Amino acid sequence: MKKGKATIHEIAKALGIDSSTVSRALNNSDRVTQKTKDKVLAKAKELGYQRNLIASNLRRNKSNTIGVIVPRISRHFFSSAIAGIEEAAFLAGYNVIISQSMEKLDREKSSLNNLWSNRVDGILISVSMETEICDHLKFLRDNDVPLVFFDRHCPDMEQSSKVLIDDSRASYEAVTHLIEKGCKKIVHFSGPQSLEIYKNRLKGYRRALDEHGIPFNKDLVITSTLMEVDGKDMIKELMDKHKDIDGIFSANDVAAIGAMKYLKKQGVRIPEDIAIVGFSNEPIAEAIEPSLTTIDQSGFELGRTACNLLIENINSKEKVLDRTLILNPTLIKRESTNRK
Amino acid sequence: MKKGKATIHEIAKALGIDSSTVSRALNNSDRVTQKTKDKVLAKAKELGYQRNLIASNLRRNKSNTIGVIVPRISRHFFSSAIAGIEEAAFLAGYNVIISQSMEKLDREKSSLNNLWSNRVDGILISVSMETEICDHLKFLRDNDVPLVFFDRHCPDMEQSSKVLIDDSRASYEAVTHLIEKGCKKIVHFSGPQSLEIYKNRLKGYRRALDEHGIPFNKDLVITSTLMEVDGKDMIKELMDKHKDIDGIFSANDVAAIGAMKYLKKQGVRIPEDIAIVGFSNEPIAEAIEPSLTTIDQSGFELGRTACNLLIENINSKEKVLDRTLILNPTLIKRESTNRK
DNA sequence: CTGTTAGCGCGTTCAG
DNA sequence: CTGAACGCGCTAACAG
Repeated sequence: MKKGKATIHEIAKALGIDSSTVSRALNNSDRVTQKTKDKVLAKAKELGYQRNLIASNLRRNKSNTIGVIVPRISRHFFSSAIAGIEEAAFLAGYNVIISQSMEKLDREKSSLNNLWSNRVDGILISVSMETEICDHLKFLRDNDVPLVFFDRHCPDMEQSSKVLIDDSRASYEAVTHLIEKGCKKIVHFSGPQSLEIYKNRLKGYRRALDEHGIPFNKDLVITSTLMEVDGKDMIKELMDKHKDIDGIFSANDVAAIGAMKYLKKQGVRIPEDIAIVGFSNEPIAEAIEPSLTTIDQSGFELGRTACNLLIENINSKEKVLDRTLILNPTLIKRESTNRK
Repeated sequence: MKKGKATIHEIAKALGIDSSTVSRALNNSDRVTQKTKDKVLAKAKELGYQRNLIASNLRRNKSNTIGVIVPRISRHFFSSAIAGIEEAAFLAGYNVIISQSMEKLDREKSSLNNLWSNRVDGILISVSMETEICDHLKFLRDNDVPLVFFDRHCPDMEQSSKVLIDDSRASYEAVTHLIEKGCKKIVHFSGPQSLEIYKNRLKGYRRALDEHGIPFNKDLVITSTLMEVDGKDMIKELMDKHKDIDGIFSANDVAAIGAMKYLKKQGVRIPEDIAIVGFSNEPIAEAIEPSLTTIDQSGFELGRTACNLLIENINSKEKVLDRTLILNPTLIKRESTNRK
């Protein structure tokens, strides 16, 4: 057998027809007899022919590939998002090339160059923590490469398509949930205010308090990097000063868990004495006892939505490159137990 | 600015030289003056030239891309593996195309066709649960596409390269760990015996008992699908029959957690009364109190190793396509507390 | 409906 | 050291 490199020419020769006819037959063009198509298809199968997409792509000037850049693929949120992207891309017949910036701007740039070298049809990106100015993304527009941000975007980039999560609203709902459960004194574990997500989560917290007539007390908001140990330290400090805390709204789950473990050791009942809600980044919360209510950010949905938006951008002739979609995370209430 | 499509011809024209010289300069050929190279590089940068890898690949008949097929990208073990693959590929200058089989044989086949159409230079695969016969992989060999299995392989495929985890040994070490902690009556939560991993885990369990003079008792081994509820049910049933159980070796972490939660509710102290060791699939164990010892399967290392092996296969002229590497998972002992 | 021609952008001859 | 010419495999355009 020939070294597996069956081309349209070989099947053309074997059939005594021209390679362009073979090409048309293979592409199911309506300008070829059904009979010819059948012959071609049979021969193709016989020879083990498989289209060389590289050549096809070169000719069509289209790669049928979507490039994705995420900070880290191993983070659960992003791997779920990629799963969603994969799903949408698969259904639309696109391939996906994934690269990681490892939270570095340099690597983000080189990934971008690489994707462009591969002539991807569009790019999905969640920028790195180092990315503040997005000049390195501008050239995509000059080259007509559609771009869609997901989750983390660039505020300094006017007219960009993006799919984001409504952190503010989710936070509002989470805190409202606590209030409805009967909480009066709710603390907030917040993250670095340089990141918009944390700003928005704080915003939602304040709005929920406002609308339910609970005065905002800045002493009840502590900012940290939200590690597990932070959660422990924060709640420890707060409990010393304020005896009557009965709710925690944490900007992530890790800190919430840290606090929860500490509280349990102190004999505090969750959620009877203190109820906790946290944004969920990793699927760890599910392994915890059902006292923790979490906000599921559903990376999968985000990825799927972003990818579909991108594909729409790719296919549309008119450039509508500044659409923004906002997804609502869902509050997962694990405990129906009413509080004291 | 021209529509971003700077080619070697344009920079050749701008410089009054031939495109082949430009090509050589760009590829840093030693048959071009340094002076010319400098000029070319400068012009390339000026014009925002970026090599068209599609054309390059077509010409070189090499895609510089590695194809990866996993059952599901959203499973932590696989996303870590992919992170490792990415890392190794990045360092070696390869791209990665990822596709998911969603545990379906059909989808695995179509992914494979797609990767081959894209003329990937090599393929890494962890087969789906439906994949028992690997005929659909054989054609890769005819076409000289190197293939490396990782984690899940095809026993019916002679002469295949693979990177596996030594489940038997890890299990042996885990059970030995329990025995050394003083456990006398250790139960084993096992999984479907159609999968080799579970067979091997059981094997390691038996060997550890044997070597420490503990008689094997088949009543202490229960097979299930290892969901959380299974863990609960199994330990419940076992505790009713055997009062003196003091150790659990679970083939995964989820079932271990199920058992642990149940036991704690019953007032059993972990690990003082009953010590538990479980294989870790998701990073959930870390969120649990430190009473659970886990076996880290390190998908990252597995992916890195597999990718490096594949790249070696791609680059080596002589086909050494039947190398098997076995990695040892590491036992993570979270609790130094000695037992009663 | 089918054949002919002419590239896509690049890398590799083979001559100078 | 450099230029000219060719072709990778496929498809779009134009003929017939």
